[in-house]
Amino acid sequence: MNIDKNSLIPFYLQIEQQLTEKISSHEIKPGDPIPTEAALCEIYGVSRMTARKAVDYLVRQGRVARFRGRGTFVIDTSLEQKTVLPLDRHFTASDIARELNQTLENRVVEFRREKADAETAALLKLPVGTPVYFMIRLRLLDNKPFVYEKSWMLSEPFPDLTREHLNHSKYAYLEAQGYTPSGSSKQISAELPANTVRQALDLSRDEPILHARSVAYFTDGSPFEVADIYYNQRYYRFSLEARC
Amino acid sequence: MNIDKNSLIPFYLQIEQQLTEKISSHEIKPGDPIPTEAALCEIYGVSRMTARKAVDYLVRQGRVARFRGRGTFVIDTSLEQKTVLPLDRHFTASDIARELNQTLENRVVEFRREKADAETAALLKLPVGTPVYFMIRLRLLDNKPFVYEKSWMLSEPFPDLTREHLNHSKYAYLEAQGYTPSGSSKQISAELPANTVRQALDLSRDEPILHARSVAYFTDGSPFEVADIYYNQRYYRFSLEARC
DNA sequence: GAGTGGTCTAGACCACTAA
DNA sequence: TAGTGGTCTAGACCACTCT
Repeated sequence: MNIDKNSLIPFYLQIEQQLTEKISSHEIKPGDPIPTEAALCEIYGVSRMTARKAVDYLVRQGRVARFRGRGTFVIDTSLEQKTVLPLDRHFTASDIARELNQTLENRVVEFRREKADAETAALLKLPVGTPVYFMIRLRLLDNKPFVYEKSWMLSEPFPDLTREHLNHSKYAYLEAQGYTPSGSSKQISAELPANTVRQALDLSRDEPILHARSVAYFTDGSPFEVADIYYNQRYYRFSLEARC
Repeated sequence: MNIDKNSLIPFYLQIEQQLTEKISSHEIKPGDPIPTEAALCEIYGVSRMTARKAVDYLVRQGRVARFRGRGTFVIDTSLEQKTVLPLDRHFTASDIARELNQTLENRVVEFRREKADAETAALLKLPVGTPVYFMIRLRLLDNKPFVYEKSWMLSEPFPDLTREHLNHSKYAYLEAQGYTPSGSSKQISAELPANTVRQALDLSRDEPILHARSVAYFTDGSPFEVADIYYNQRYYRFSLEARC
């Protein structure tokens, strides 16, 4: 219930630890408020900026949520009912929407041709500077954004790709052209997103999200698309099946 | 090069945006320092706390790294040579270590029996209160921690599990008992870890990490282990294969 | 010694919420 | 209207790095 002002550990960390302890031990229960910032200043004898910094870390860890004018409350994770989406299957527009009985929307944010940079070219096995499609799509289920996707795709055997195709289904277009996507390799990381991504996915400034660097292949193993995919874990969970 | 003090957007966000722009456009190149905090105060006419807060977000986004006494530098991601580990396969001690020609260590942090709580019991299909093993392991490759793992495992057909087994290979022990693990379902999320996890994995206070909630099954489909697995993305990347 | 980032203070004004 | 969190200031002392 007190901090050691001679400790090498910063005040805000000591306060964070004590609040964490009280939350873990259910001394402060899910849904309950933690002490107000003014109260923390009193209790621990620190300034408000220091008290706030302690709470900042709890917010960023997803333990508490702040509400201006109301207070700061312990998050009740048991109440979270999130839809589970598979990371190891491609989201085929119609499939998922039909299964969940929800509307699906693909919002094309950007769509143009550009020349492949070194990294993209290497992944797509093209010479640097080859024209490719560049597109950004925001995908929504029931008007809630679940994926923000920046993608570079071959333009060579697909000269007539349009925004219309992207609004509907990119993979359906490829199939119609006689090319069958078979899968992708993804590298997954946890990141605090840049502001453009954060705003598109309607997230707070403190929510880390899942990011996948994806390289998609046709059935013959040749790569046709490189993408940066950002997954919104506010409304969804993402799953995968692992083997031994 | 200036901020709008009448804007509704906080000063620190405006500054962050401008620095982001300069980094993206390579006006400030990877490896180069961004302006010092004192300089930012001058340039934008703000106090140091405000300037710092702008830089805080860049740090948390992994765009820059601060070094006390030296400065704050744009991170050069192209220099990152990280080992790729598969998320969709179980890390079998010997396999990975052998393949990479690195040493593997399993450090048992905690090991005891406890009674299954409601959630664990449900996932393991046991009555609440059934005794289970609880263990925390830190796993290191070449002395660098790559996984922190909290696990609850059946104790019923395995009465004689010891710390020794955990130091060596948990799955080898199960196999020796005639039970073959076949795979697991995982739910993946991005999180800022709690301090215990952060310290064990030797991470900064601002690095989000990958977290998996895993339920592992035997070949007959019965669950034998629930685990919270935290993946260190400082030295490693994590990959998976997706199908269409 | 000069310059860097890390922490901290004691105020302030504001927007929002609830009684 | 009182209380909450959101932002901001203008200082301060410190540990560390580089020269």
